[in-house]
Amino acid sequence: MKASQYTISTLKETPAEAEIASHRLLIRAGFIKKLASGIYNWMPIGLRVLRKVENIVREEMDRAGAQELLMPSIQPAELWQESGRWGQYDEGLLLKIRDRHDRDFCFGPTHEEVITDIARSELKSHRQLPVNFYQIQAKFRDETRPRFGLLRAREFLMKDAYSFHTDEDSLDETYQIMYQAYCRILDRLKVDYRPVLADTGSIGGNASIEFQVLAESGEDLIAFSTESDYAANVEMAEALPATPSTAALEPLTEAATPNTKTIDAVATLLGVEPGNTVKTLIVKGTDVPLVALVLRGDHQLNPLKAEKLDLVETPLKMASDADITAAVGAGPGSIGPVGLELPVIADRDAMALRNFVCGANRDDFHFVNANWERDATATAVADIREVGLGDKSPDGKGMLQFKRGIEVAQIFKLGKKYSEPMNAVVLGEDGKAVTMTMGCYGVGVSRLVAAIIEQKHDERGMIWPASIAPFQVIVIPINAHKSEAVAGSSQQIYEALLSADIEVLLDDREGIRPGVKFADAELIGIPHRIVVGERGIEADTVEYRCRTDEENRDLPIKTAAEEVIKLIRAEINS
RNA sequence: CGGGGUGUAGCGCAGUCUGGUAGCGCGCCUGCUUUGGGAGCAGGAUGUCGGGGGUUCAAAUCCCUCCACCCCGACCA
Repeated sequence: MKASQYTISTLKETPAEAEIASHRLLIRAGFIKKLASGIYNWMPIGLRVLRKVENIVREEMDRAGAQELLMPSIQPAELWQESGRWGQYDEGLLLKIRDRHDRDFCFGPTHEEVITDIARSELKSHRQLPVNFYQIQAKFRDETRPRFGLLRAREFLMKDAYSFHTDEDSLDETYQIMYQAYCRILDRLKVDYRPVLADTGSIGGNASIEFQVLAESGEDLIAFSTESDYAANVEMAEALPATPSTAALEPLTEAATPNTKTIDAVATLLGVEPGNTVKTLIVKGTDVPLVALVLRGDHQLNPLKAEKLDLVETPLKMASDADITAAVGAGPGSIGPVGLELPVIADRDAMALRNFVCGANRDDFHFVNANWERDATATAVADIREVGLGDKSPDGKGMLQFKRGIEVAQIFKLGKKYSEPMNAVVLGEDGKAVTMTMGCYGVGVSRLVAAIIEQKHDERGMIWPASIAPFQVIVIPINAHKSEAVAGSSQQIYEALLSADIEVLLDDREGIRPGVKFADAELIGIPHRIVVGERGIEADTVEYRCRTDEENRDLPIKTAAEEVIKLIRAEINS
């Protein structure tokens, strides 16, 4: 490819809206161009990278025995009504549209319904199972807040796969194969990632693993053990219960705490540790209007854990100040479990306390030396807090530590969540109908491109692994218009690389100064650079340099023009 | 969806408070000089000042309204 014939639109300045490295670099390098909030054009050079990632994913899916198909991006409402997700799928993430006959459709955010419809009409016998179908396609999710460029786009490219089985064992097998396939994909992309235990979210099902690319800019927090290979999304990590206090019970007293609402303020005023106070959060309930959640003062609520409790409404909603005052007689900041006439769900660690401080359900007053049983009762005890630094690993080995990650893929065991309501059955060996068991497996292909950049860039630009670089080599002639030797030699090298089947970009743009070409090559992240200039042309040498994230490998080398191709070949194959 | 903010040339911004008919840097075009790390000089093009309505002799500027986009909070590949 010749740069003069290729639309390269790099920017010197950073667009104002780009907050994080991948977004900035994608725009500056001219890989993507925003059309609307969370909706992007892929420009020629960017598309080359996207397609390469896509192809690696495709190769690994094929290797894993999955079959590629392509489903429509527009889906009829009826299917979603059948599965029960119409009007329920994450409140508005679903982009609904209407056709000329006023029939309801949506732009597919995921394809469980459609694939299940295919499966129930195509698959009739257990002999056809297991099967695994996949597609690579644009998805649309009407995110309330698109952010960070490709990391949280509304339209994005996704590989989604769905497998069908007669039983759990068969599902387990495919689930493992897909797990391995995902590891292979991420290994080939040379990213630092971790598979972690995950919540199943709105997709549903009973087991799930997320693949997290480690990056400071990641939106997810992952908990690791210092000793074992335990790793989980924090929202999934169990908080091991603290040992119950055995202190002697002190008499309950009431203390005036005017204008003291926060745990820190109360603890300071009363001279106690925040860890010896409890906080009481009022949330909406299912059977009853309001439910109280009681946590140790220094702990944070994990909403996901709370939502799993039958009494608590999903999604979790905090009660309004007015509701609280009406029900309790005091405002938030002065609530406590003592004498509270609401169902009380206490965190296990809050239950382990003795002689704790809590709100007195009277504005500007707190109790000191409150105790469970004697002063307050819990309707239920559960793990509802978020794990934090200093917690033990849930598997009992080592302590928890935390890292940020970008979720680039997730695998689920769906079970019969879709096959049952949609009646997807096959005939089993005994001639009786069996409802199929399903798995589903997603990779955020476009997100992956951004996640790789987050992990692999420097102040000059992107640093691509060879497997997905837009070009392997860039040939930069210096002042070719002044020297026929330079022009001729660079053209020769370019053609030699072409015929060696190496993807090469010849930067033959005229009137562009060398510094600009160097800066562009680095911004775009081309791994190998050959500079042809008058400096070496007499001796028939060129400058070769490679761009990698390994140190001490990017020093320029002077070498004979014929040698450089061998050198690059060796690099690419290593 | 709640809270905050911004819309002025392809990009980044000033001008808005205090109305007087639009500017700077980068980029782009032309020419000359330059040419191994984002060149210099000279000349030039480019705007429905987000849209609509209003006030006024006069609106980028004041008022009303709609829209888009960005940032902070709850979701996901």
